[in-house]
Amino acid sequence: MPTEQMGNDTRRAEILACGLKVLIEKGWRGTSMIAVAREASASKETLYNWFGDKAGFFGAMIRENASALDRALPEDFGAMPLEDGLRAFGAELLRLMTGEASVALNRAAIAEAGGDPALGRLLVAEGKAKSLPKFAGWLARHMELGDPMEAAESFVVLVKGEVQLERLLGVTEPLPEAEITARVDRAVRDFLKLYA
Amino acid sequence: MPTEQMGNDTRRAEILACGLKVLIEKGWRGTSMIAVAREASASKETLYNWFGDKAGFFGAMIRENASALDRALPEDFGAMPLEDGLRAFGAELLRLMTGEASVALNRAAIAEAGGDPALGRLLVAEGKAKSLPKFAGWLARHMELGDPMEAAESFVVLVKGEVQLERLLGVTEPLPEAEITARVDRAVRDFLKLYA
DNA sequence: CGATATCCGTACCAAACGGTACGCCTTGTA
DNA sequence: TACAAGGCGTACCGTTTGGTACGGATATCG
Repeated sequence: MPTEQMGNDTRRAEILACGLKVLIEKGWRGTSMIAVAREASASKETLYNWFGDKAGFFGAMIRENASALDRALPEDFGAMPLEDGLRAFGAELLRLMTGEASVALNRAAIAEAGGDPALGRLLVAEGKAKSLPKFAGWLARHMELGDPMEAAESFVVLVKGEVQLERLLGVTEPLPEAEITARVDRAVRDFLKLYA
Repeated sequence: MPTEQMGNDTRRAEILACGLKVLIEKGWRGTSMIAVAREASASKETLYNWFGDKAGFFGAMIRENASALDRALPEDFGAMPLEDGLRAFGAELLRLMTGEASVALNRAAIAEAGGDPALGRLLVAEGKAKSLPKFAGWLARHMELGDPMEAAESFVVLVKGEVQLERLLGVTEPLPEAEITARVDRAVRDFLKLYA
Protein backbone atom coordinates (compact mmCIF):
# COMPACT_ATOMS: atom_id res chain seq x y z
CA MET A 1 0.00 0.00 0.00
CA PRO A 2 1.58 3.20 -1.25
CA THR A 3 2.89 5.59 1.32
CA GLU A 4 3.71 8.72 -0.63
CA GLN A 5 1.11 11.32 -0.06
CA MET A 6 -2.02 10.48 -1.84
CA GLY A 7 -4.76 13.04 -1.78
CA ASN A 8 -7.80 12.29 0.28
CA ASP A 9 -9.64 11.84 -2.98
CA THR A 10 -7.33 9.07 -4.09
CA ARG A 11 -7.60 7.33 -0.75
CA ARG A 12 -11.34 7.71 -0.86
CA ALA A 13 -11.57 6.14 -4.31
CA GLU A 14 -9.27 3.36 -3.14
CA ILE A 15 -11.54 2.58 -0.20
CA LEU A 16 -14.60 2.57 -2.45
CA ALA A 17 -12.83 0.22 -4.84
CA CYS A 18 -12.03 -2.10 -1.95
CA GLY A 19 -15.67 -1.99 -0.92
CA LEU A 20 -16.73 -2.99 -4.40
CA LYS A 21 -14.19 -5.81 -4.40
CA VAL A 22 -15.57 -7.19 -1.14
CA LEU A 23 -19.11 -6.79 -2.39
CA ILE A 24 -18.31 -8.76 -5.53
CA GLU A 25 -16.42 -11.51 -3.72
CA LYS A 26 -18.51 -11.95 -0.60
CA GLY A 27 -21.95 -10.82 -1.68
CA TRP A 28 -24.18 -8.37 0.10
CA ARG A 29 -24.49 -10.45 3.24
CA GLY A 30 -20.76 -10.93 3.60
CA THR A 31 -19.96 -7.27 3.15
CA SER A 32 -19.70 -5.92 6.67
CA MET A 33 -18.07 -2.62 7.41
CA ILE A 34 -15.26 -4.39 9.22
CA ALA A 35 -14.64 -6.56 6.14
CA VAL A 36 -14.36 -3.44 4.00
CA ALA A 37 -12.08 -1.77 6.53
CA ARG A 38 -9.74 -4.76 6.62
CA GLU A 39 -9.64 -5.03 2.82
CA ALA A 40 -8.74 -1.35 2.58
CA SER A 41 -6.34 -1.40 5.56
CA ALA A 42 -8.49 1.31 7.03
CA SER A 43 -10.30 1.60 10.34
CA LYS A 44 -13.99 1.40 10.87
CA GLU A 45 -13.91 4.82 12.43
CA THR A 46 -12.53 6.29 9.22
CA LEU A 47 -15.29 4.68 7.22
CA TYR A 48 -17.92 6.12 9.52
CA ASN A 49 -16.28 9.54 9.59
CA TRP A 50 -16.15 9.76 5.82
CA PHE A 51 -19.38 8.09 4.80
CA GLY A 52 -21.70 8.49 7.77
CA ASP A 53 -23.13 5.01 8.00
CA LYS A 54 -23.38 1.83 5.99
CA ALA A 55 -26.07 3.19 3.69
CA GLY A 56 -23.95 6.26 3.06
CA PHE A 57 -21.02 4.08 2.11
CA PHE A 58 -23.08 2.11 -0.39
CA GLY A 59 -24.49 5.34 -1.74
CA ALA A 60 -20.97 6.56 -2.36
CA MET A 61 -20.12 3.30 -4.13
CA ILE A 62 -23.15 3.71 -6.36
CA ARG A 63 -22.26 7.27 -7.26
CA GLU A 64 -18.70 6.22 -8.01
CA ASN A 65 -19.83 3.56 -10.47
CA ALA A 66 -22.89 5.24 -11.96
CA SER A 67 -21.16 7.09 -14.76
CA ALA A 68 -19.45 3.94 -16.03
CA LEU A 69 -21.61 3.81 -19.17
CA ASP A 70 -20.73 7.36 -20.14
CA ARG A 71 -17.05 6.70 -19.57
CA ALA A 72 -17.15 3.48 -21.57
CA LEU A 73 -18.75 4.91 -24.69
CA PRO A 74 -16.29 5.75 -27.49
CA GLU A 75 -15.34 9.40 -27.78
CA ASP A 76 -16.89 9.80 -31.23
CA PHE A 77 -20.15 8.14 -30.27
CA GLY A 78 -22.14 11.32 -30.93
CA ALA A 79 -20.97 11.42 -34.54
CA MET A 80 -21.52 7.77 -35.37
CA PRO A 81 -24.06 6.75 -37.99
CA LEU A 82 -27.25 5.11 -36.72
CA GLU A 83 -26.43 1.44 -36.94
CA ASP A 84 -22.86 1.75 -35.70
CA GLY A 85 -24.01 3.88 -32.80
CA LEU A 86 -26.70 1.39 -31.85
CA ARG A 87 -24.17 -1.41 -31.89
CA ALA A 88 -21.63 0.52 -29.83
CA PHE A 89 -24.19 1.65 -27.27
CA GLY A 90 -25.86 -1.75 -27.04
CA ALA A 91 -22.61 -3.65 -26.60
CA GLU A 92 -21.35 -1.29 -23.91
CA LEU A 93 -24.68 -1.36 -22.12
CA LEU A 94 -24.81 -5.14 -22.10
CA ARG A 95 -21.19 -5.45 -21.06
CA LEU A 96 -21.83 -3.10 -18.17
CA MET A 97 -25.17 -4.43 -16.93
CA THR A 98 -23.98 -8.04 -16.84
CA GLY A 99 -20.56 -7.20 -15.39
CA GLU A 100 -19.61 -8.12 -11.85
CA ALA A 101 -19.69 -4.57 -10.50
CA SER A 102 -23.13 -3.62 -11.78
CA VAL A 103 -24.60 -6.97 -10.74
CA ALA A 104 -23.21 -6.68 -7.22
CA LEU A 105 -24.44 -3.12 -6.75
CA ASN A 106 -27.88 -3.90 -8.11
CA ARG A 107 -28.09 -6.92 -5.83
CA ALA A 108 -27.29 -4.77 -2.83
CA ALA A 109 -29.87 -2.15 -3.76
CA ILE A 110 -32.51 -4.82 -4.38
CA ALA A 111 -31.74 -6.56 -1.12
CA GLU A 112 -32.41 -3.32 0.75
CA ALA A 113 -35.35 -2.23 -1.37
CA GLY A 114 -37.90 -3.99 0.79
CA GLY A 115 -37.11 -1.95 3.87
CA ASP A 116 -35.64 1.23 2.43
CA PRO A 117 -35.77 1.93 -1.31
CA ALA A 118 -33.33 4.84 -1.06
CA LEU A 119 -30.43 2.90 -2.56
CA GLY A 120 -32.57 1.67 -5.44
CA ARG A 121 -33.77 5.17 -6.18
CA LEU A 122 -30.21 6.44 -6.10
CA LEU A 123 -29.07 3.72 -8.46
CA VAL A 124 -31.76 4.62 -10.97
CA ALA A 125 -31.32 8.36 -10.55
CA GLU A 126 -27.56 8.24 -11.08
CA GLY A 127 -27.58 5.60 -13.79
CA LYS A 128 -30.46 5.06 -16.10
CA ALA A 129 -32.19 8.38 -15.47
CA LYS A 130 -29.09 10.19 -16.70
CA SER A 131 -27.95 8.02 -19.59
CA LEU A 132 -31.30 7.11 -21.11
CA PRO A 133 -32.34 10.68 -22.04
CA LYS A 134 -28.94 11.22 -23.60
CA PHE A 135 -29.35 8.10 -25.71
CA ALA A 136 -32.91 9.11 -26.58
CA GLY A 137 -31.67 12.49 -27.77
CA TRP A 138 -29.01 10.83 -29.87
CA LEU A 139 -31.66 8.53 -31.33
CA ALA A 140 -33.95 11.44 -32.17
CA ARG A 141 -31.10 13.07 -34.08
CA HIS A 142 -30.63 9.98 -36.23
CA MET A 143 -34.18 8.94 -37.06
CA GLU A 144 -37.70 10.24 -36.96
CA LEU A 145 -39.46 9.14 -33.80
CA GLY A 146 -42.74 10.06 -32.21
CA ASP A 147 -41.55 9.27 -28.71
CA PRO A 148 -37.75 8.99 -28.46
CA MET A 149 -37.75 7.96 -24.81
CA GLU A 150 -40.09 5.08 -25.55
CA ALA A 151 -37.94 3.98 -28.46
CA ALA A 152 -34.79 4.24 -26.38
CA GLU A 153 -36.27 2.10 -23.65
CA SER A 154 -37.38 -0.43 -26.23
CA PHE A 155 -33.85 -0.74 -27.54
CA VAL A 156 -32.47 -1.16 -24.05
CA VAL A 157 -35.01 -3.88 -23.33
CA LEU A 158 -34.30 -5.67 -26.60
CA VAL A 159 -30.59 -5.66 -25.83
CA LYS A 160 -30.82 -6.80 -22.23
CA GLY A 161 -33.55 -9.37 -22.63
CA GLU A 162 -33.70 -11.65 -19.63
CA VAL A 163 -29.96 -11.71 -19.22
CA GLN A 164 -29.71 -9.07 -16.52
CA LEU A 165 -32.34 -10.71 -14.34
CA GLU A 166 -30.66 -14.09 -14.78
CA ARG A 167 -27.37 -12.57 -13.74
CA LEU A 168 -28.97 -10.99 -10.67
CA LEU A 169 -30.48 -14.33 -9.69
CA GLY A 170 -27.12 -16.00 -10.11
CA VAL A 171 -28.17 -18.51 -12.76
CA THR A 172 -25.82 -17.18 -15.45
CA GLU A 173 -22.16 -16.31 -15.73
CA PRO A 174 -20.83 -13.06 -17.25
CA LEU A 175 -21.43 -13.09 -21.00
CA PRO A 176 -18.60 -14.02 -23.38
CA GLU A 177 -17.88 -11.37 -25.99
CA ALA A 178 -19.31 -13.52 -28.77
CA GLU A 179 -22.70 -13.68 -27.12
CA ILE A 180 -22.68 -9.95 -26.48
CA THR A 181 -22.25 -9.17 -30.17
CA ALA A 182 -24.81 -11.82 -31.11
CA ARG A 183 -27.42 -10.34 -28.77
CA VAL A 184 -26.67 -6.82 -29.95
CA ASP A 185 -26.97 -7.86 -33.58
CA ARG A 186 -30.39 -9.30 -32.98
CA ALA A 187 -31.52 -6.31 -30.94
CA VAL A 188 -30.41 -3.86 -33.63
CA ARG A 189 -32.20 -5.87 -36.32
CA ASP A 190 -35.42 -6.06 -34.30
CA PHE A 191 -35.23 -2.41 -33.29
CA LEU A 192 -34.84 -1.23 -36.86
CA LYS A 193 -37.69 -3.45 -37.94
CA LEU A 194 -39.89 -1.81 -35.31
CA TYR A 195 -38.90 1.81 -35.64
CA ALA A 196 -37.19 2.43 -39.01
CA MET B 1 -34.25 -36.70 7.64
CA PRO B 2 -36.82 -34.82 9.64
CA THR B 3 -39.87 -36.52 8.27
CA GLU B 4 -41.32 -33.66 6.21
CA GLN B 5 -44.32 -35.93 6.06
CA MET B 6 -47.76 -34.48 5.72
CA GLY B 7 -49.10 -33.61 9.11
CA ASN B 8 -51.68 -30.94 8.61
CA ASP B 9 -51.51 -29.97 4.98
CA THR B 10 -53.46 -26.79 5.38
CA ARG B 11 -51.41 -25.79 8.39
CA ARG B 12 -48.30 -26.03 6.29
CA ALA B 13 -49.78 -23.84 3.59
CA GLU B 14 -50.93 -21.45 6.28
CA ILE B 15 -47.42 -21.10 7.67
CA LEU B 16 -46.00 -20.54 4.20
CA ALA B 17 -48.61 -17.85 3.57
CA CYS B 18 -47.63 -16.16 6.82
CA GLY B 19 -44.00 -16.27 5.75
CA LEU B 20 -44.88 -14.60 2.48
CA LYS B 21 -46.86 -11.95 4.32
CA VAL B 22 -43.92 -11.13 6.57
CA LEU B 23 -41.56 -11.13 3.59
CA ILE B 24 -43.78 -8.63 1.79
CA GLU B 25 -44.29 -6.37 4.77
CA LYS B 26 -40.85 -6.40 6.37
CA GLY B 27 -38.58 -7.15 3.44
CA TRP B 28 -35.89 -9.77 3.30
CA ARG B 29 -33.82 -8.31 6.12
CA GLY B 30 -36.78 -8.08 8.47
CA THR B 31 -37.89 -11.64 7.83
CA SER B 32 -36.35 -13.63 10.66
CA MET B 33 -37.56 -17.08 11.53
CA ILE B 34 -38.93 -15.81 14.83
CA ALA B 35 -40.93 -13.13 12.98
CA VAL B 36 -42.47 -15.81 10.77
CA ALA B 37 -43.18 -18.02 13.78
CA ARG B 38 -44.96 -15.22 15.60
CA GLU B 39 -47.01 -14.25 12.57
CA ALA B 40 -48.11 -17.86 12.17
CA SER B 41 -48.60 -18.47 15.90
CA ALA B 42 -46.14 -21.30 15.51
CA SER B 43 -42.90 -22.09 17.26
CA LYS B 44 -39.47 -21.82 15.76
CA GLU B 45 -38.90 -25.46 16.52
CA THR B 46 -41.84 -26.40 14.33
CA LEU B 47 -40.47 -24.33 11.47
CA TYR B 48 -37.10 -26.03 11.75
CA ASN B 49 -38.69 -29.47 12.07
CA TRP B 50 -40.77 -28.99 8.95
CA PHE B 51 -38.45 -27.06 6.68
CA GLY B 52 -34.95 -27.89 7.89
CA ASP B 53 -33.40 -24.45 7.94
CA LYS B 54 -34.05 -20.94 6.71
CA ALA B 55 -33.05 -21.72 3.13
CA GLY B 56 -35.38 -24.72 3.19
CA PHE B 57 -38.23 -22.53 4.32
CA PHE B 58 -37.67 -20.05 1.52
CA GLY B 59 -37.37 -22.90 -0.93
CA ALA B 60 -40.76 -24.14 0.18
CA MET B 61 -42.22 -20.67 -0.25
CA ILE B 62 -40.82 -20.49 -3.77
CA ARG B 63 -42.27 -23.87 -4.71
CA GLU B 64 -45.62 -22.88 -3.26
CA ASN B 65 -45.78 -19.75 -5.42
CA ALA B 66 -44.05 -20.98 -8.55
CA SER B 67 -47.08 -22.35 -10.33
CA ALA B 68 -49.03 -19.11 -9.89
CA LEU B 69 -48.85 -18.29 -13.60
CA ASP B 70 -50.30 -21.64 -14.61
CA ARG B 71 -53.08 -21.30 -12.06
CA ALA B 72 -53.89 -17.76 -13.17
CA LEU B 73 -54.24 -18.49 -16.86
CA PRO B 74 -57.84 -18.93 -18.05
CA GLU B 75 -58.98 -22.52 -18.46
CA ASP B 76 -59.54 -22.18 -22.22
CA PHE B 77 -56.17 -20.56 -22.84
CA GLY B 78 -55.01 -23.41 -25.04
CA ALA B 79 -57.91 -22.91 -27.41
CA MET B 80 -57.67 -19.15 -27.73
CA PRO B 81 -56.83 -17.51 -31.06
CA LEU B 82 -53.38 -15.99 -31.36
CA GLU B 83 -53.98 -12.39 -30.42
CA ASP B 84 -56.39 -13.10 -27.56
CA GLY B 85 -54.00 -15.67 -26.15
CA LEU B 86 -51.07 -13.28 -26.33
CA ARG B 87 -53.09 -10.64 -24.52
CA ALA B 88 -54.25 -13.05 -21.82
CA PHE B 89 -50.82 -14.51 -21.26
CA GLY B 90 -49.09 -11.13 -21.32
CA ALA B 91 -51.50 -9.51 -18.88
CA GLU B 92 -51.29 -12.40 -16.43
CA LEU B 93 -47.51 -12.50 -16.70
CA LEU B 94 -47.19 -8.79 -16.05
CA ARG B 95 -49.69 -8.86 -13.20
CA LEU B 96 -47.75 -11.69 -11.59
CA MET B 97 -44.19 -10.43 -12.08
CA THR B 98 -44.96 -6.99 -10.72
CA GLY B 99 -47.14 -8.25 -7.86
CA GLU B 100 -46.04 -8.06 -4.26
CA ALA B 101 -45.45 -11.78 -3.84
CA SER B 102 -43.27 -12.29 -6.89
CA VAL B 103 -41.29 -9.13 -6.18
CA ALA B 104 -40.64 -10.14 -2.58
CA LEU B 105 -39.54 -13.66 -3.51
CA ASN B 106 -37.29 -12.45 -6.29
CA ARG B 107 -35.75 -9.90 -3.95
CA ALA B 108 -34.98 -12.62 -1.44
CA ALA B 109 -33.41 -14.88 -4.06
CA ILE B 110 -31.34 -12.00 -5.46
CA ALA B 111 -30.21 -10.94 -1.99
CA GLU B 112 -28.82 -14.44 -1.43
CA ALA B 113 -27.50 -14.94 -4.93
CA GLY B 114 -24.10 -13.48 -4.13
CA GLY B 115 -23.28 -16.10 -1.55
CA ASP B 116 -25.45 -19.03 -2.58
CA PRO B 117 -27.35 -19.02 -5.89
CA ALA B 118 -29.46 -22.04 -4.92
CA LEU B 119 -32.59 -20.01 -4.28
CA GLY B 120 -32.22 -18.17 -7.58
CA ARG B 121 -31.78 -21.41 -9.46
CA LEU B 122 -34.82 -22.86 -7.77
CA LEU B 123 -36.89 -19.80 -8.62
CA VAL B 124 -35.97 -20.07 -12.29
CA ALA B 125 -36.33 -23.85 -12.39
CA GLU B 126 -39.79 -23.81 -10.83
CA GLY B 127 -41.05 -20.72 -12.60
CA LYS B 128 -39.78 -19.61 -15.96
CA ALA B 129 -38.17 -22.90 -16.93
CA LYS B 130 -41.54 -24.60 -16.67
CA SER B 131 -43.91 -22.00 -18.08
CA LEU B 132 -41.83 -20.64 -20.94
CA PRO B 133 -41.61 -23.91 -22.91
CA LYS B 134 -45.36 -24.32 -22.51
CA PHE B 135 -45.95 -20.88 -23.89
CA ALA B 136 -43.44 -21.51 -26.69
CA GLY B 137 -45.32 -24.66 -27.64
CA TRP B 138 -48.59 -22.78 -27.67
CA LEU B 139 -46.98 -20.11 -29.86
CA ALA B 140 -45.66 -22.70 -32.30
CA ARG B 141 -49.15 -24.10 -32.67
CA HIS B 142 -50.52 -20.69 -33.62
CA MET B 143 -47.89 -19.33 -35.99
CA GLU B 144 -44.93 -20.47 -38.00
CA LEU B 145 -41.72 -19.84 -36.14
CA GLY B 146 -38.14 -20.85 -36.73
CA ASP B 147 -37.27 -20.81 -33.03
CA PRO B 148 -40.34 -20.79 -30.77
CA MET B 149 -38.35 -20.45 -27.54
CA GLU B 150 -36.60 -17.37 -28.87
CA ALA B 151 -39.91 -15.85 -29.94
CA ALA B 152 -41.49 -16.66 -26.60
CA GLU B 153 -38.67 -14.99 -24.71
CA SER B 154 -38.95 -11.97 -26.97
CA PHE B 155 -42.61 -11.61 -26.12
CA VAL B 156 -41.93 -11.91 -22.43
CA VAL B 157 -39.25 -9.26 -22.66
CA LEU B 158 -41.48 -6.92 -24.66
CA VAL B 159 -44.21 -7.27 -22.06
CA LYS B 160 -42.06 -6.81 -18.99
CA GLY B 161 -39.83 -4.08 -20.29
CA GLU B 162 -37.99 -2.39 -17.46
CA VAL B 163 -40.95 -2.61 -15.12
CA GLN B 164 -39.89 -5.73 -13.25
CA LEU B 165 -36.42 -4.37 -12.52
CA GLU B 166 -37.88 -1.08 -11.37
CA ARG B 167 -40.21 -2.93 -9.06
CA LEU B 168 -37.33 -4.96 -7.65
CA LEU B 169 -35.35 -1.80 -7.01
CA GLY B 170 -38.34 -0.25 -5.27
CA VAL B 171 -38.70 2.76 -7.55
CA THR B 172 -42.18 1.83 -8.80
CA GLU B 173 -45.49 0.82 -7.28
CA PRO B 174 -47.58 -2.13 -8.46
CA LEU B 175 -49.04 -1.39 -11.87
CA PRO B 176 -52.64 -0.18 -12.18
CA GLU B 177 -54.77 -2.31 -14.46
CA ALA B 178 -54.91 0.40 -17.12
CA GLU B 179 -51.13 0.43 -17.49
CA ILE B 180 -51.05 -3.35 -17.66
CA THR B 181 -53.38 -3.45 -20.64
CA ALA B 182 -51.56 -0.54 -22.26
CA ARG B 183 -48.19 -2.29 -21.97
CA VAL B 184 -49.63 -5.57 -23.21
CA ASP B 185 -51.23 -3.86 -26.19
CA ARG B 186 -47.94 -2.37 -27.22
CA ALA B 187 -46.08 -5.63 -26.67
CA VAL B 188 -48.56 -7.58 -28.78
CA ARG B 189 -48.36 -5.03 -31.58
CA ASP B 190 -44.55 -5.06 -31.56
CA PHE B 191 -44.38 -8.84 -31.31
CA LEU B 192 -46.67 -9.35 -34.30
CA LYS B 193 -44.68 -6.82 -36.27
CA LEU B 194 -41.52 -8.78 -35.57
CA TYR B 195 -42.74 -12.35 -36.00
CA ALA B 196 -45.98 -12.41 -38.00
C1' DC C 1 -58.32 -43.89 31.11
C1' DG C 2 -53.50 -43.76 30.32
C1' DA C 3 -49.76 -43.55 26.84
C1' DT C 4 -47.75 -41.35 23.09
C1' DA C 5 -46.82 -37.86 19.98
C1' DT C 6 -47.11 -33.26 18.46
C1' DC C 7 -46.95 -28.41 18.84
C1' DC C 8 -46.74 -23.85 21.28
C1' DG C 9 -44.19 -20.61 24.08
C1' DT C 10 -40.11 -19.31 26.17
C1' DA C 11 -35.57 -19.31 27.37
C1' DC C 12 -31.10 -19.95 25.88
C1' DC C 13 -26.64 -20.02 23.11
C1' DA C 14 -22.65 -18.52 20.29
C1' DA C 15 -21.70 -15.67 16.54
C1' DA C 16 -21.95 -11.54 13.91
C1' DC C 17 -23.51 -7.11 13.08
C1' DG C 18 -23.49 -1.72 13.16
C1' DG C 19 -21.66 1.72 15.57
C1' DT C 20 -18.53 4.13 19.23
C1' DA C 21 -14.44 5.14 22.10
C1' DC C 22 -9.68 5.44 22.86
C1' DG C 23 -4.57 4.86 22.70
C1' DC C 24 -0.80 4.97 19.45
C1' DC C 25 1.65 6.36 15.64
C1' DT C 26 2.43 8.71 11.28
C1' DT C 27 2.20 12.95 8.67
C1' DG C 28 2.13 18.04 7.63
C1' DT C 29 3.47 22.50 9.13
C1' DA C 30 5.62 26.28 11.38
C1' DT D 1 11.95 20.44 16.86
C1' DA D 2 7.65 20.85 18.63
C1' DC D 3 2.84 20.81 18.02
C1' DA D 4 -1.62 19.62 15.99
C1' DA D 5 -4.55 16.60 13.00
C1' DG D 6 -6.06 12.61 11.73
C1' DG D 7 -5.92 7.76 10.35
C1' DC D 8 -4.92 2.90 12.11
C1' DG D 9 -5.91 -0.89 15.04
C1' DT D 10 -8.26 -2.86 18.77
C1' DA D 11 -11.43 -3.36 22.21
C1' DC D 12 -15.96 -2.72 23.51
C1' DC D 13 -21.32 -2.35 23.62
C1' DG D 14 -26.11 -3.47 22.70
C1' DT D 15 -28.86 -5.82 19.55
C1' DT D 16 -30.27 -9.37 16.51
C1' DT D 17 -29.71 -13.57 14.16
C1' DG D 18 -30.02 -18.82 13.15
C1' DG D 19 -30.52 -22.66 15.56
C1' DT D 20 -31.36 -25.77 19.89
C1' DA D 21 -33.40 -27.37 24.29
C1' DC D 22 -36.92 -27.81 27.70
C1' DG D 23 -41.67 -27.56 30.09
C1' DG D 24 -46.51 -27.57 29.62
C1' DA D 25 -50.78 -27.87 26.94
C1' DT D 26 -53.48 -30.52 23.62
C1' DA D 27 -54.88 -34.12 20.85
C1' DT D 28 -54.97 -38.85 19.13
C1' DC D 29 -55.35 -43.79 19.82
C1' DG D 30 -55.37 -48.32 22.10
